[in-house]
Amino acid sequence: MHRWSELFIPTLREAPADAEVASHKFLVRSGYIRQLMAGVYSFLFLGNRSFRKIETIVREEMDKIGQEFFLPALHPLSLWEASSRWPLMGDNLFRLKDRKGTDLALGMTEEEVMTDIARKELRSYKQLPQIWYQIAPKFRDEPRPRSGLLRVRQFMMKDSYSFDIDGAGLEVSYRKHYDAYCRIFDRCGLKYMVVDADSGAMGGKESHEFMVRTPAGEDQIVSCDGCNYAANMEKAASKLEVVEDLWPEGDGKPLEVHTPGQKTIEDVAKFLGVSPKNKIKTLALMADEKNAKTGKTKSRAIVVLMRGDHQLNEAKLNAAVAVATRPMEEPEIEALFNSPAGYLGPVGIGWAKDLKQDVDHPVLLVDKALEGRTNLIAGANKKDYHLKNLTPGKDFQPTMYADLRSVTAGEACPNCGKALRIDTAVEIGHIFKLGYRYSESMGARVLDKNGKEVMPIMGCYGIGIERILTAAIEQSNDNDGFWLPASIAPFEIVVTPTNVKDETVFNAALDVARNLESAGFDVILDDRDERPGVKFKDADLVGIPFRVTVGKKVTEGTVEVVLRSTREMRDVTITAVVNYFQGALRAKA
RNA sequence: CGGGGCGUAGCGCAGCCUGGUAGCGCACCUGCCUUGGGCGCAGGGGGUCGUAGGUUCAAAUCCUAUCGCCCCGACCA
Repeated sequence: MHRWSELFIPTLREAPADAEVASHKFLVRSGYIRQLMAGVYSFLFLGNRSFRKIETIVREEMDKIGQEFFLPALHPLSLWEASSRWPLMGDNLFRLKDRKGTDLALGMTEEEVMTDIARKELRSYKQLPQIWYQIAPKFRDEPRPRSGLLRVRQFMMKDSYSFDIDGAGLEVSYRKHYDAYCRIFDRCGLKYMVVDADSGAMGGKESHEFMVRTPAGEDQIVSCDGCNYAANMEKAASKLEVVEDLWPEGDGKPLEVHTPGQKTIEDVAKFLGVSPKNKIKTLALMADEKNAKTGKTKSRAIVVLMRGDHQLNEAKLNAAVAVATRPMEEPEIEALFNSPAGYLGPVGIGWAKDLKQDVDHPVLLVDKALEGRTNLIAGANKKDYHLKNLTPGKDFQPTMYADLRSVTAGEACPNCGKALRIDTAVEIGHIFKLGYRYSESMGARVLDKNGKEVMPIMGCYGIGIERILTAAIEQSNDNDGFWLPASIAPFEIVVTPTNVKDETVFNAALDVARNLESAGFDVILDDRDERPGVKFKDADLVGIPFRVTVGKKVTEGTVEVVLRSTREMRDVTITAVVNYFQGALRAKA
């Protein structure tokens, strides 16, 4: 029996000043965690209890589809240098040296180690499929840890890796994970959604993210209440309404118009009496690429054209050009356009014909929303002038068209046409179809039925354990604290005698707690010699979903059961308490 | 890495501008009191003022450097 008076549960009346989001404030106030340094936290008693319960759920569900391993956090740096991902991970990888001076790294993900095992051990299609997983610490030297446990430098991740003989097999492994993840998050009591995602630095094709909507999150997700469409911003699309193009003016050729002092899209549109939808927004960017051999940095201009009222999505841009970009500086703008900012446009510049082949010319990327449009208006590359009658493909030649636009809330769902919504969310899980990337680069091969050497196809799958706890708190809190689903709460029930010096009351509380415990419930008895208010406040704070208050009514044989989430309160006879919780807690589990 | 903010007792803060005794609330300890929502009274313990250097008779306070933490951005399976 856990007695509060004997435990270390350092609750605080006030949150630390540097905590901003609810989960961070409450995790500290409730004595779950304490900070050691930026992005690194210690878990105390209550926090660890909740953490272990989450891990147990993850482990139980993963054991149904795979096998648990335990891989080292300490890696030889050479493993990472061998990987083609090394440049991508960069400074996020923690590095250190051993006494002999050998370079080591702390593991931030384990594709390389898992694939290393696979290439050494897997020989035959008969050994496939395999799903290997672990629940282990990961280390990432984040440039900016934040929001308590939301983005940290050391965290616990369930990561798994599948090896299959072919795409159909991968499909099965992927689906198994998808289903297992749903079971895990369901059991953890999270309201989550699954979104189409970009595979980013992981490589590979298909990918889904498991997201929980909360303003504390760092990701933007687009979803539709009318159907099940959901995607993250990097991937989201929408149906655009048809825009009426302008009529050509004059002979239909590019026509210079005087627009003195009119620099912004809004200004120019108003000045010329047209909609921003008929304007071209010209974004001047630079990509700095370091040559691996010479170490020299070469810059290449990347100019992006968007519809006047549209916003560039940088993730889509990155995906399109595969390099990082930055805004051009004033001299660079002058050098390329021969014009001050505010009057930039695509006409009169020799654009690259191909992104990869034609590296000596600047790149002109045009958003798909402008494809097929006519008689648009853009800057004339001349101070105080714009050009009318511009038609892409005719008056200027794009290097390529690409989807570069950020979806905005209210646009039409690509599936059903209803208005899309955009929410911030936190990512709790992510699954990827990796394909052959690691099998190929690291040389994993097995023999197929015909004795032919083939590469196993891989998938990788991750769940952030801290984030399950964080998301659960973010979705269930009020001014006084938070409440966790019973499955992941440090205790299911707190038994609170209002006065421990009153023997009748205290003994009744002890009995109730013992009975609940022997019936299999996870109970803590708040036997502290404190005033009831203090104990109620603490009980409200620390995330326990049920409270049994044992007070004066014991003389009538009843106690109160309080549901933390709604504060709904009901009298239950002492003899019926166990029975009550068997209904309330075990029935749905 | 760019921009901003903050480091004074476990937590929240004042004091700094205008240099001279380090202070408040909560928490903690002792006693009394109280016992259904952080109760009351009395007494008490605890701080190299992030660190280093400088200016000064004298530095929490002024100057310089540095470290740390937080927020916005960049970045981020």
